[in-house]
Amino acid sequence: MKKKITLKQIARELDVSISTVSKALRNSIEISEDTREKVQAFAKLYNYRPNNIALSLKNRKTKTIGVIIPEIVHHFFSKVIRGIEQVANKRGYNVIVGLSNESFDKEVINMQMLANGSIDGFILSISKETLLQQDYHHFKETISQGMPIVMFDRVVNEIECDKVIIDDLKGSKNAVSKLLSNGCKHVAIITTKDYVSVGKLRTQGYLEALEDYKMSPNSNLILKVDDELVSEDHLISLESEIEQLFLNNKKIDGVFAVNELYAIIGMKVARKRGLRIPDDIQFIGFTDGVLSKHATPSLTTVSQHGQEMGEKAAELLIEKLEHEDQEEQYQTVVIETELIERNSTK
Amino acid sequence: MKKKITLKQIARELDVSISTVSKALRNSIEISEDTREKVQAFAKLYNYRPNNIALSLKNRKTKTIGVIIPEIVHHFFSKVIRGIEQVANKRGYNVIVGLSNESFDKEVINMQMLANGSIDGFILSISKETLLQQDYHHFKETISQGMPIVMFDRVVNEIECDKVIIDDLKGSKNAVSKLLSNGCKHVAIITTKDYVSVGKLRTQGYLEALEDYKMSPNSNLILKVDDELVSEDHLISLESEIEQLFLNNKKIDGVFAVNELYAIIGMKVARKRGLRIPDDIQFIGFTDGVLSKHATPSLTTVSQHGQEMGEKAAELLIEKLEHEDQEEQYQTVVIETELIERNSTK
DNA sequence: TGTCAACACGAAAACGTTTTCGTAAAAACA
DNA sequence: TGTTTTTACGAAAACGTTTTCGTGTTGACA
Repeated sequence: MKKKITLKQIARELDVSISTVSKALRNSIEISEDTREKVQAFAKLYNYRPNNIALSLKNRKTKTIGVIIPEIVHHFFSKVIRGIEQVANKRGYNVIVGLSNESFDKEVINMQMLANGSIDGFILSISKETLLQQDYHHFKETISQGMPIVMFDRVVNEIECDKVIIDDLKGSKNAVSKLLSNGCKHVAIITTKDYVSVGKLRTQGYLEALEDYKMSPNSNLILKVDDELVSEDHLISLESEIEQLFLNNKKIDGVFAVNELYAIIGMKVARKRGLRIPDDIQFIGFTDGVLSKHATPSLTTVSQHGQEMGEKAAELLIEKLEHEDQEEQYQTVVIETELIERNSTK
Repeated sequence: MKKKITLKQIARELDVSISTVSKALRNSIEISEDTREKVQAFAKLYNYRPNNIALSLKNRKTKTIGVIIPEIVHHFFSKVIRGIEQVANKRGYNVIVGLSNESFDKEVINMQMLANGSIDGFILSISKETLLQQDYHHFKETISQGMPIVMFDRVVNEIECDKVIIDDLKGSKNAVSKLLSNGCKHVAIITTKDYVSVGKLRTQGYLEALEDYKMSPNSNLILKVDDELVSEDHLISLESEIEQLFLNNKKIDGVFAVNELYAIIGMKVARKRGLRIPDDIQFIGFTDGVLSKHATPSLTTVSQHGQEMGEKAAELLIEKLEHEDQEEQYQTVVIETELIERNSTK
């Protein structure tokens, strides 16, 4: 087992100073060609690589990006990570992930763990609990310490930083309009409670689409699911809530759901009730994941372009990191959504 | 913007030495209670946290685990990451991820990036390309430099290190036996080419199950899909290959697939041919992801317990990291698979 | 009053780099 | 030969910690 070799060891071995070795390796003209070659050959032989930690300490840069997301077993978030990873690596950065598990405390702890010099900046999406409690002091503190943050998807106005979002309102309005223009007369929405910002916006898009079509909203057609429990029981209660929705509104002929899962479960319930998709009832979901693609029938859905969001977020962050001198100016990038038409709509 | 504060600054401010501050913060009895309180109050006021990088350099430990996986937009791998993250965090470690994208080069580069002091050890699953080329020098080098590696799922005998795997053979044998005991007479398998070790083992399990039931294998019933292209075209060619399988074997009444996707596509093809699931034909997949749970009909599947694999891998690695003195001894942990019965089987 | 512990603190080294500055020796020049 | 300029290298500081060792001051005791 040959341990990692250091400058000091090379220096001792070759009977020169550490400075000389360092300079020789970086091809400084200060060092004679003779010595340079000797040192480089030796370094190559022993597979020398500069110690990253020492470099980080010296440069006060880690070349590492901290990513905090609420959940990783989730198609959208993993796509975002892939996007972040891709541009980060291309630009010489590493990515270190923390999961908040939708918990405020874990979000805070994770950020503290990373903020102490381990990373140069954050990319994150806010946990549901944080959104609910509306306690954003940890973000503010981090930013005030000079560490840049880029938020994506679940963002919040109170914090001033770069943001990457989609136009949730427009995306859902488009989707609902599609249902209406396809002839649906009784369009229901399955959404989340309002404290999830994206849920709220998507609900609003639904309402605006109805208005455009001169239809008045019917509160019976709006199902706001409590999204706090993500466990198995949740699935069951979700299903029965949706059943209730159908029971109360026999004429539903279109459903817009604010995520894949709600849509899939919705289709399941509809099928159980003997409705044919898309002939009797049409469905559109949000977030283009595996479920949408491989459901039967495949689900028409609003794609959020998660990977693109990740790429953009990483670009924004790195840009900020590498031009710290620039005056503070935050941008909010809006990624276009796209309606991917499949077989759950006509 | 108040920048992060250091020991030196506290020392200057309070007019004591750096050593005193350091000791006071760690509650050393060397320092008078007076001074201790003063320093601690000041530190708290300015929200002092020791710089991680400096600690890493000093301790020659980063308390960080490097994870290299082929792909993150993948239910199994994200479950594993979640498992790793969970135990790592609990034990005070961070997790830094690298994606190989199934490419040999990216795997090597990613490992080099991390191996230079950024992390204490690796948890990884080998990329397909590496498996194909059978070039494992980067693993060997890393290990010989004293950096421990734990491999999971896609492992290889040539490398001596801790491993966490499932009993692919047993898992698939069980699954196929289930089909046979359910009365299937013509069980097909949709698997990968043999260079993917898990694919090979699962195929072998299929064969052994047949043998147990005194049935002779029929090479027409074995479809080995070339898994190299994961793109959209792949999906299409996959589907037509499976159609061909059904066309050549009209009597197929059971299908075992080595992953979710193959099973889902298989069901789709079967349905197109007018077969009823599970009455006319039964399906079992491998890997318990979202697709299995929410497909119609829901898919009976062999669960790999990805999260548990991640947890175990992290435990093994941390154990090794924290008892480096121990004599080298590698273990291979086998995680039990579980057949989750749903509606695609009788 | 002189000696010795106990106490409270500081100096310095170490982790592995990079970089600035200083300098001896060699080369160039007058 | 005497002076200046290169050339080629080394010493040391810095990044932020922790820790070992040394030391001045105080109080107790004979």
